[in-house]
Amino acid sequence: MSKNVTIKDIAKLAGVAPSTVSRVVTGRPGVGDEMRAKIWQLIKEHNYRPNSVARSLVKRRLETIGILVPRGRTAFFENPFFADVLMGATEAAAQENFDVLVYTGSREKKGARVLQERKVDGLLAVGLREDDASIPLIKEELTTVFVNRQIKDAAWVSVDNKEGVSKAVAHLIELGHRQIGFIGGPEKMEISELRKAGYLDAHRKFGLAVRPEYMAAGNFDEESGYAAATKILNSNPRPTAIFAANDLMAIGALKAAKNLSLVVPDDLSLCGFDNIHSSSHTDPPLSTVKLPAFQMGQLACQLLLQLIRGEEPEARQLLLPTELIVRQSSGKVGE
Amino acid sequence: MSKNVTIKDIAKLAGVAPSTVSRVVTGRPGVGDEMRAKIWQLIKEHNYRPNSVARSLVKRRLETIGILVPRGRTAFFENPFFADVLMGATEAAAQENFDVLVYTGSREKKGARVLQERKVDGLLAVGLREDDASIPLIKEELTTVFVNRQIKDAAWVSVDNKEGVSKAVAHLIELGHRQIGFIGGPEKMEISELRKAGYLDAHRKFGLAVRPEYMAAGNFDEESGYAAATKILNSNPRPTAIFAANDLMAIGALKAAKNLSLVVPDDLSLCGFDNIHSSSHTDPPLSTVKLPAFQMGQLACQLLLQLIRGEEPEARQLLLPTELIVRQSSGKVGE
DNA sequence: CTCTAAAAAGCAAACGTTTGCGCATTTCCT
DNA sequence: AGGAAATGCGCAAACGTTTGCTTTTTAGAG
Repeated sequence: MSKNVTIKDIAKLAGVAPSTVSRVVTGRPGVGDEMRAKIWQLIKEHNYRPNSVARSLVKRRLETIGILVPRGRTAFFENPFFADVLMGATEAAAQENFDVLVYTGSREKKGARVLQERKVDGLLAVGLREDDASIPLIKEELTTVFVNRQIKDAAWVSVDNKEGVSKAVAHLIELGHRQIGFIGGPEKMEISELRKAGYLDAHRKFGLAVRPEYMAAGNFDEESGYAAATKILNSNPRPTAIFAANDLMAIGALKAAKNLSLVVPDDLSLCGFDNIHSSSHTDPPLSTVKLPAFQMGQLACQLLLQLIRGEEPEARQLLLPTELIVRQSSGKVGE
Repeated sequence: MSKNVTIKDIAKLAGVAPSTVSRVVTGRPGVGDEMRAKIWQLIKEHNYRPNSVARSLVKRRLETIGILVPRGRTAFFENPFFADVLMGATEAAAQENFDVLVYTGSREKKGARVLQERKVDGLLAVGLREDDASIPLIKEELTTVFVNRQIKDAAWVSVDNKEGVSKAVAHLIELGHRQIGFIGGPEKMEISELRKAGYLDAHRKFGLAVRPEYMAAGNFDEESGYAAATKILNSNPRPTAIFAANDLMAIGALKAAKNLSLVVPDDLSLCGFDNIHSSSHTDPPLSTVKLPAFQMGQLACQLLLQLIRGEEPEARQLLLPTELIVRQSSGKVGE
């Protein structure tokens, strides 16, 4: 591997000063047409590519953003959400010639790392737990946009959880269901609260009473969905539909229903949340609520880039709508 | 945001030269104990963090690797493979204080980008199509490790596809099946050939004849699996088992079987490949072959780091074993 | 032709580190 | 006590760009 060709080499070959070469590669004025052409020629010929590090040093701009993603089964692994956000972000970044550095690993460490290294101009923090200790540090030290977390007076793009589940529960009500179970997430998590609020909201809107015995809490995995559904389905009268606060729990509920010899959707309608891949491969395929993950990544990244440039964005906080996806797990009551 | 504190600031405060401060932050010898302590003290106090860009400039080392991932439905979106590889890679990288830059987007562009920018010391290219035009360029310009592609005289870590499907088909044979269908991938793709070879291999090993009418090619998506299975299941005699070259096609085959009122596994055993998330959520859950994706990411990254450092790795090409996962879609013949 | 203004190109100082070399000062050995 | 060896630290040159300022060249007007 021979020494890399630098701007000085090109300058020497062209018989000009490095500054002139710099002006042509960056497309700034102040150099004549023929010289410009000659230099481009030499650049191609010798395959010169500017050293981004040297450039970053003087411009004090890395042209790189970081993305903090959680690690662990529930997060990245079962759910396309993070992958989609990542894709959206890298695409939006590439649009403006920025690159994306991925930080993951145990949550104490990755927060520290990104701060320690100073290799990014800004940060996308996706799905951080609200009690994460690194949040205050990060918020203060780095221009940051949070994804899917609504952190007070920070910049974020999130999704309207409450409206999303409200819409889904309304869908069940409109199918004629009057006894609708609810499998929620762990208490005291913001996201659990919002989704429960959506469930209650839909009931209020339609003038339906909610019954405590129809509500149970899981912890977002399949087993807890199975357990919660089993419990709810033993109520009397048995509900004719169940909404689960995520797909994994809905899948658990589906298994519980089968275990009780209930056929879905004839005996029981089911609806989940997240639109994970598996939801379209269950039998029957699961009705659910889809999050605009890719778009969230895009918008978050665009917002971040604006903040990095010091521009004033139209809004520092974006709440995006969800989309209800009706498949075969939800049907009219009593058919 | 005030000006960042530099090594000179610390030097001035400590009353020493920048070189001395440098020596303490990098832990090199040549500075006395009390001065060392004093400087650490000042560093903490003023929250000094070395500028990685300046450091990279002089050391000619970015401490960053790139990872090229394909984009598109079949790839990242349905399959945890890429996410897992990414995780394994970032973890291994972090171990050695390297970071990971993600390149994605249309395949012509991302290859050009990574070369143009020169922001990485090396590259992990995962799941590139073998006819990708950027392969020769990349291989030549950057130290690269290919993941899941066995490129002649390049460094790679891949998985033993042939042995994997051979193992799975042997599993079906051992369950008593003698008529076993095969749904392959598109012709002329390396991966399709290897998997087909595994199917043939298992037959040879057990002295079973293969029947052309039991074999059909899909293109790795669900619909093509459905079509191929339908075709195969119309053979006479009808096979009692089908192996599909990936899970998505196996899921299609499952639907085709249901459509023909065949019950799995009683009337038909089914086995896939990849172990995507959905495979454990179908009804019945799908037997399949699991790829050590996380480990592949790890090993590939470790190999890459060795190459970057100029060390001689024990092996430049690694072929990892798969794991057969038996679920309920495969059972003894005729029960 | 001359004068002037605009265009083209050069100069040199930054950006924040690392590192080889050299000079004091201390420590050790006999 | 004398010299040698070891230690502690400073100096300054890199690393490869960008950019404000100055100088030179060119072109156009009178």
